[in-house]
Amino acid sequence: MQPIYRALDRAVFRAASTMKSVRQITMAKRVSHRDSMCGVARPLDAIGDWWSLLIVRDAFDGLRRFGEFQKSLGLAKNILSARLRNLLAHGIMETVPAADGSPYQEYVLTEKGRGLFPLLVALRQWGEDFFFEPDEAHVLLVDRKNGLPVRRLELRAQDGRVVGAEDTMVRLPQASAGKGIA
Amino acid sequence: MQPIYRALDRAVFRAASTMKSVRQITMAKRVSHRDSMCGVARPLDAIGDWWSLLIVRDAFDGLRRFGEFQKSLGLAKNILSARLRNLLAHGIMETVPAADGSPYQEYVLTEKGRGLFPLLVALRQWGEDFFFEPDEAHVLLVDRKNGLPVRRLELRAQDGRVVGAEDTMVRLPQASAGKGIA
DNA sequence: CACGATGGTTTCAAATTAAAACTATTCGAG
DNA sequence: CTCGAATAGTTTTAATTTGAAACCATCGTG
Repeated sequence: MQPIYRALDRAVFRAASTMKSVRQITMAKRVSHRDSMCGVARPLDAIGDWWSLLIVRDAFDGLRRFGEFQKSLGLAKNILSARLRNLLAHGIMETVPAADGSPYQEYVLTEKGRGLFPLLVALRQWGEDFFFEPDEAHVLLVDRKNGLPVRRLELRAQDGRVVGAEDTMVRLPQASAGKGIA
Repeated sequence: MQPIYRALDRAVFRAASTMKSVRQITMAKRVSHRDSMCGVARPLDAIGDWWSLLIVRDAFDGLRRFGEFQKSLGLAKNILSARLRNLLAHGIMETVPAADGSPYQEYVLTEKGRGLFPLLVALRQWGEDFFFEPDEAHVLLVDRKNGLPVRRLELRAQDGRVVGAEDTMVRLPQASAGKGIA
């Protein structure tokens, strides 16, 4: 997933031990690649990996501290450290000085990070559809106001029709057209 | 992301050279883990990684053949092979004997795979919001019927209100409750 | 029947990940 | 003031995964 890295000067690469450093260094060289990346690949690249998405989910659940994330996810501290650094570098999370009186920083979602909510809901709904036995209990996303489950995500056209993949196509930037959802 | 693997008998693990084999072998042992996996982690585990999601996107775009995916994504053939195998194993894609007369099989999305459409749309819309300069051209997902861009995905409560992360919470299976979207 | 196209698998070096050990800071108790 | 526990990381090192290239197999064609 990171052909960019290979293109880097090895010496520079090795000098950069952390994910953050690598990303920062590659940023300049990456631009040309980014330009060629489609609207799906670019966000994926920013998120980083599955762990990051689970961190974001935990953040939506109100977790804020390094230790909370680590306990919740059960991942190695160095990995968590790298992932948080990446999320910070991409502006998906940010650190805030403190909340209670503790001397540590906390990690909270930025607006960009909160923008991932529909993605997580889509993931969850897909999971509910296909990864649980019909009788299997699972957590439910409910309306905080009345406790009722939320509806399914629906994609609607301008005229209000609910549309699926087969009803849509992609239009390339310069008046040319393609099909599908690329 | 795969603490399951570590728990495996190393000999068995090494005997399984391909992603598919590993997954099949782990499946039995994995069950207990799966049960503890939340509705977000479980789907993530099934998809596998970013490449897989890009393969699915390409499949929505109409690509069906090994070579087409490889050319489109530019990934190594062994990796593509492993990812396709994984997608097949998880029932996200399936092989069909042929379409034109060619003697090769084709890879197409199953219903489960097509269920990923909202996820990809969410990813794309997030990308549009935060990864493109305001003036930067990007592909647009449009209604096939009239060429107009589709609306944004919206999560609605039973009463029709559009709700965000802050308006929702998760309800755990057994009448207990938590907050957030876990 | 040689040959190119397609669809993979194997091999092996390089990169990444994970676990554990280690460091550093703060806070509270004695 | 000092010891020790808690928090938040970093470093080290081995195991695992990845990716590029080479290799292999099958089909259709000239």
